Amino acid sequence: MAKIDIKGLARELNISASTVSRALRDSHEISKATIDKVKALAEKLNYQPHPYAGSLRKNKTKTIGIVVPEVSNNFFAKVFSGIEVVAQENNYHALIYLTHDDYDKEKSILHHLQSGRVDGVIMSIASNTKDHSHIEELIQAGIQVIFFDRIGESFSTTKITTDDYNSAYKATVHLIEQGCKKPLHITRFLHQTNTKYRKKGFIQACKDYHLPIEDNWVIELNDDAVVEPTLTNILKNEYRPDGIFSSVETLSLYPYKVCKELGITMPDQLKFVSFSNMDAASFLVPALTTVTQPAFEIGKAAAMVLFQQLEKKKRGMQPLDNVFPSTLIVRESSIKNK
Amino acid sequence: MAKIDIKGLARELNISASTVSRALRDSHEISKATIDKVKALAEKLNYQPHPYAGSLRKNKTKTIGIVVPEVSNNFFAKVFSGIEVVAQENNYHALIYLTHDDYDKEKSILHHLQSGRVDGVIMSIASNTKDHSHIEELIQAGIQVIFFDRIGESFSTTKITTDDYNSAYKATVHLIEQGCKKPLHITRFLHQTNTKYRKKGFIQACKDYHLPIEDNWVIELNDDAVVEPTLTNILKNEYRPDGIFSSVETLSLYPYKVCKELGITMPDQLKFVSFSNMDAASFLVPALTTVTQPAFEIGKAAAMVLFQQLEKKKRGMQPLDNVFPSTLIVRESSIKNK
DNA sequence: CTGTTAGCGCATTCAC
DNA sequence: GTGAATGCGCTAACAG
Repeated sequence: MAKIDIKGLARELNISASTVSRALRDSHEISKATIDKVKALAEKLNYQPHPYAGSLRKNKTKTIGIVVPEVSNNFFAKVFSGIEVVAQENNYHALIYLTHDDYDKEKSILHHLQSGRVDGVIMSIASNTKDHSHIEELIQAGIQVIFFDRIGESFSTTKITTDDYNSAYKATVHLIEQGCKKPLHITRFLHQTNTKYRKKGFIQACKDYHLPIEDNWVIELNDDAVVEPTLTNILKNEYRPDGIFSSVETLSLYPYKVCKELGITMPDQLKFVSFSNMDAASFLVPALTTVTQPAFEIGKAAAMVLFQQLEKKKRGMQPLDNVFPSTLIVRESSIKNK
Repeated sequence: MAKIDIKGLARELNISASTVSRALRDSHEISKATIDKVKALAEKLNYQPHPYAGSLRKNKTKTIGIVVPEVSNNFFAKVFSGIEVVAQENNYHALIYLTHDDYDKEKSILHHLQSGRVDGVIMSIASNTKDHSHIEELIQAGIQVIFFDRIGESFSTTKITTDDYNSAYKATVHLIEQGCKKPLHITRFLHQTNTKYRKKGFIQACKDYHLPIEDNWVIELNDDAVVEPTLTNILKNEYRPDGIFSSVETLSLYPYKVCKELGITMPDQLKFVSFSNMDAASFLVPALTTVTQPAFEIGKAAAMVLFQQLEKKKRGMQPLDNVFPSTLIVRESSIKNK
C-alpha cells in the first residue's frame, strides 16, 4: 500500500500539485469539474494529507497537550474523557503526559511542550509544585494554557474549577446537621488551590454553626505511610471526633478501615463525607456521602474553551488572554448521600 | 520570546545551518570546539528543535497512538500509565484516542492513523468490533500494531494478554474449593478473546471437578439495563447458584447490590469472585475475591516491545512482524482473596 | 571539518 | 482557472 501524496494525485490526473491542493480545500478559484475529479481520485486512492507537513506550513498543529498527575484516578480519568470527546468532535488530537505528581517531571514536560508540538495545553498542577515559573515560560512561548482543579491562580488564563469553598461548606453543614459536634477535616497539600479553599469552607461552616473549632480539627496527611497510624491515634482517643470530612478521594477509604479495626460503627458513631469520584465507593459503602465533582463536564468545558480560543487566534485575532483575562469557570459539585 | 530555529543559531555564530544541525546531533565530523559553541548558544537561547520538521524529514514521528475503549476503568487507566512511563523514558509521545467501545469510532480513528501521525499503535479492541478489516488496513499502511487484552487473534503481530483461560480456571477452582456446587459465570461480549477464554476456563474447571454443568451456568449480560433484573430473577429462585464468577469488572458490583436487596449474605450463602482492577472494591468489601490483571506491567510490556520493534525498523531492518510472528506475551493474573 | 544544495508534503504567493 | 516557484524547519547527500 504505497502512501499516496498530493504529487501522486497530480501526476495521475495530469494537473499540477497546487491545483490538487486547492481542489481538496474547496478553493473557489477551481472549477467544479476539477474539484470533483480530484476528490474522487483522492477518495479512491485513500489519500490522507500528512498532518505534520500541514502543521509545519501553517504553524498550527491541531494537537493539544494534556498534563495531569495521573489517570488511575476517576476524577482525572473522567476529565480526560470529557476532553477527548470534544477533541474528537473538533478534529483535535490529544497528547497526554503524566507528571505522577512530580514537580521535576512536570517541569521537563512543559519545557518540551514549548517546541511547537502542541497548540495548547490543559493541565492540573502536580501536588508538590510550588514554583510556577515553568508554566510561565510555556505561556510566554505562546502556548495557550488552561487549568482545571489544581489551578495556577496567578495566571490570567482560563481556569476551570468546581466551587471548592462552597462544596466544602455544604459538606460540612451536612455533617453538622447530622449531629456532628466535633468534625475532623483530613486533607492533603494545602498549598494547592482546591484543598486550600475546601479547608476554608470547612472552617467557615464550623464558625457559622458556632462549633468551637480547634487547631487539631484540620489535619494535613501528605504521606501515605502516616495516614493509618495518625487516624488510629485520633480515633481511639476518648474525645475523638464524631465526624470526618475528607478533602480528597485518596483519603476516603482509610477512615473505614481504621473504624472497622477499632470497632467504631459508621455512620452511627462517626459520620463521614468525602470528596470522591469513585463510583464503586458510594455504591458499596452504605454510609458514604460523597462530594462529587462533575469531572466529565469539567473536561468538556476545558476543551471547548481552549479550542475556541485557538480558533480565534488562528483567524489572526488577539490571543484571547486579552479578551477574557482570567476566565474562571466554576461548577457546583453535587453531594450524594447514600 | 521569539522562537529560535537552527538558522537563527547559525546566523548568530556565523556558521552554516547544517553545521549547527550536525553539532546538535554530536556528529563525529564536527570539531569539539564547534559542538561546544553551538550547544552553549542553543542552551542559552533555549533552542528546541521543531518536532514536526524532523518527523517530516525522517519519516519517523516518535509518536504512538493508544486506542482503547475508555480510561475511566482502572484496568485501562493502569495499562496506560505503564505505556506512558515507558514512552517518557524513550522520548516517545502518546496520542490517546477513546473508542467508547464503539466500532464506528474505532474504525474512523484507525483510518485516520494511517496518515503518518504515528509510528505505531497500541490498542485494545472495542467490545462490539467483530470485523477486523480496519485494523488490517492500518497494518498494511505500515503502522506497527500491538494488541493487549482484547486482541485480534488473526494478526501476526505482538499481543499482550494475561492467561485468561488459566486465571478463570483457578478462580473457578477457588469457588469450588470453598464449597460451591452450582457456580454461575456472568460475562460480557463472548466474541471477544479475553471473555471467550475465561469462559472456557470456567467450564473446564467445572468439568474437572465433576460438576454437572448446565447451559444456564453461563450467562452473557451485554446490556446494563438487564443486569439487575436478570440477577434478581436468578438469585431469588429457590435453586439459585451458590457462587458467582464474574468475567469483567463492570459486572462485579451488581451481585452485591442484588444480594443485599434479597437478603442473601455473602460469602456465607453466596461466594463471589470477579475479574477486577478496582482497588477500592477489594478494600471495602470483605468477601470480595478478585482476579487482578497486572495492568501496569501489561502497559509497560506493550510499550517496550513496540519501541523495540520501531527502533529496529528505523535501522533499516525488516519490520519485526517477520521476525517474531505472532508474539504472544502472557502474564499471570493474581488472585487476591480478602 | 564545514558549506551548499536539495527535498520531506503541503499551502501559498505570484504569475499567466 | 491553473501552473510554477517558494518556504515551513530540519537533515542528508554531495562537495570541497
